[in-house]
Amino acid sequence: MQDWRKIVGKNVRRIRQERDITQEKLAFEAEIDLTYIGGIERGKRNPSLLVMARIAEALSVPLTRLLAE
Amino acid sequence: MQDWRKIVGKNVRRIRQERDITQEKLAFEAEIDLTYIGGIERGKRNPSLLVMARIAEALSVPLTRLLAE
DNA sequence: ATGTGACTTTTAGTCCGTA
DNA sequence: TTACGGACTAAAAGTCACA
Repeated sequence: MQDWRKIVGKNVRRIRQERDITQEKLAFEAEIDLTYIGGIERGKRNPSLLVMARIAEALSVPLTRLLAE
Repeated sequence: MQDWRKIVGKNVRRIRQERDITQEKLAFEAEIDLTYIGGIERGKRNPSLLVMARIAEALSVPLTRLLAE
């Protein structure tokens, strides 16, 4: 791969689905707009450190897990 | 801690110094402005995913190492 | 419940200087 | 060699309507 946006997107989506929660629920927990979460999951966004940290927190995983290749 | 900007900053600075290179050199390798590297190392900046990936690449470490707590 | 484009506001990131 | 400020430009953050 080597496209970090896609790697992060896949990780977020996979972990979210493991948790059995919707994008909407995750968006609410992370205090991020629903459509922005979708964009990240699709690899279309280049999120900042602090946004990724909020998502990891909402998913109850270490931040590094969002970056696992 | 829990301030990710500071965690990343400390990691970048430590690894850079282990490599014995200047901020200027790192900035050149990562194609990022010199002053921005400084800001990141001081924990004042909130870098994007792709910028952190370029820094990790320039330091020859996995991206996750920049986020190690 | 999610994908997508177009959009505005905020901030990331650059470039200049001084110390 | 690094810190830091100001002024700027590019891009991220965040919102909305509609499929």
